[in-house]
Amino acid sequence: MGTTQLEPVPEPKYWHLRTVLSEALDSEFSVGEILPNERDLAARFGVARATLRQALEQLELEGRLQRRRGVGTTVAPPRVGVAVGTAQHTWPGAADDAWEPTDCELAAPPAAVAGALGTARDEPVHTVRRSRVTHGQPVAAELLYVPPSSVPDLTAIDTPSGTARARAVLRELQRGELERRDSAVELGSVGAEDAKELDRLPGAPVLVVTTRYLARGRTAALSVATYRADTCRLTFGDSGDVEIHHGPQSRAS
Amino acid sequence: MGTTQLEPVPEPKYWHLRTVLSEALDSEFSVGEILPNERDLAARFGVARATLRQALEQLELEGRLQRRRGVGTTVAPPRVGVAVGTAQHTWPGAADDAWEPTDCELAAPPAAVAGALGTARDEPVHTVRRSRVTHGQPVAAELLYVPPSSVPDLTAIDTPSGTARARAVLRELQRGELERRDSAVELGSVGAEDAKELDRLPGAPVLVVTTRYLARGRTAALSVATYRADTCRLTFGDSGDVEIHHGPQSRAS
DNA sequence: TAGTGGTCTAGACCACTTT
DNA sequence: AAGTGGTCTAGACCACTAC
Repeated sequence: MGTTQLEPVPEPKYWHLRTVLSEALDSEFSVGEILPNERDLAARFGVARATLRQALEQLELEGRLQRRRGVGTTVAPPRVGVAVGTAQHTWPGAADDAWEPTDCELAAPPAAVAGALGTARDEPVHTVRRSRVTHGQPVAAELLYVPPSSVPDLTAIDTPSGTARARAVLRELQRGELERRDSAVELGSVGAEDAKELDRLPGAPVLVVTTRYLARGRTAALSVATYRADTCRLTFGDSGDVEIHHGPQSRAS
Repeated sequence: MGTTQLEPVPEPKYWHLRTVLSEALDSEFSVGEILPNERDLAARFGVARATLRQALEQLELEGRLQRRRGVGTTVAPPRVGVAVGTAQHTWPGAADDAWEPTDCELAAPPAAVAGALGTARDEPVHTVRRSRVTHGQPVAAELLYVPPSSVPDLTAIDTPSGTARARAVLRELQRGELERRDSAVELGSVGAEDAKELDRLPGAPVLVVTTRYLARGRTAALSVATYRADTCRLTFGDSGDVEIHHGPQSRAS
């Protein structure tokens, strides 16, 4: 990364800088390596620190960099492929489940969730909180809404709220013979609570996966899962992994 | 009493501002309405314009706002659900296809694509460019890589490169009886060319959908599609639509 | 031409981690 | 204490759109 000057180009400085840095990452850095600090980098390229940061933000968004306050900026490993597949029997609570239930409570869900579940607006539902860990790193946080009618045989309140009750709800839900599910993915930003769990700052980009589980034609449960967008690649296929794409697309010349 | 840390840190201004604006959008604005300009808004809230812009960026990322240079900031409509489903027979070129082929050329693909296709590094493949339009607005741009071996009966170069050839490649590809496909979704930023096509500025966030089409156990084609992250919600289910989620998640209390 | 959002600067201070 | 990235400021100018 010996380049010291940016030749004048019609494109924005931060975008050109992004490209230059991206190429430097490919050729001169390896995964985990620490970059020079922002003040030095900005000086080296002759731009203000804010401009340099704009370029770094792009690269972080693309999963190329990882920035940690008080530590520094490192070259990120390739994104982890996390299966959100449709065909496998990965119903909530299944044996090969990658999710770890952490909590459960009975509470009225947000209005939008109640609408999708078909429950009354203030009818309480089981709200199971789960977290997903891959390679020792938290990658997703989920809220799973289960109407009591979907788990009719759930033993009463003798099980305390908390992890134990979460497992009980999942166990009963799985007895209900779920038939199908459909999901949607969209971009979001992480809220304060999830941010802590995912070890990110508030506002960090996340992929929000909303999944509706169907049983006997009814919506048996609804899940809203937020995945770290910087480290995750969501795979939907029946089979293996696709690992393509690196940075912004460019037209084949 | 000693120092307590019940309020350890004040929320960042831009984050608080985001929340305030978000609530204002819910209660005081309707879709399409124009917000006051950034300088006025910043003055009204007593912050620098850059801070105000940080809040607006968050809201735009969440699909709540739409900003257009020279025009203003407007309240965005709910995101469009675009089907990227796995079960339907939406192979490239199918009748109900939402894609419009725009161009085609024979060129060596990027190294990563060649690797996934199993072609030699500099072996040229058919590169079909398509665009997807919904409600009159462009939502996605795609590059579809088709090795010549997947379309053996394609008539020679008598068809000119361009739209006509693109259609020819798709037609032949569909004769190959595609069996399966698997996809991956990740966050990316739009490159200069796609930015123009999607009517966004370079660096705007996109959802990159990489799809591998399989036929007779081989990878018959590979598609890299970039969807506007601000306006799109990708639906993967077999059936209907799920419309949940609004803004960052908050723990159910 | 006037008004909008987009880019850029040169600072300052804060929160956090490591030494 | 030193060093890092995160936040914030108060300006300036540019690119684009509409009138």
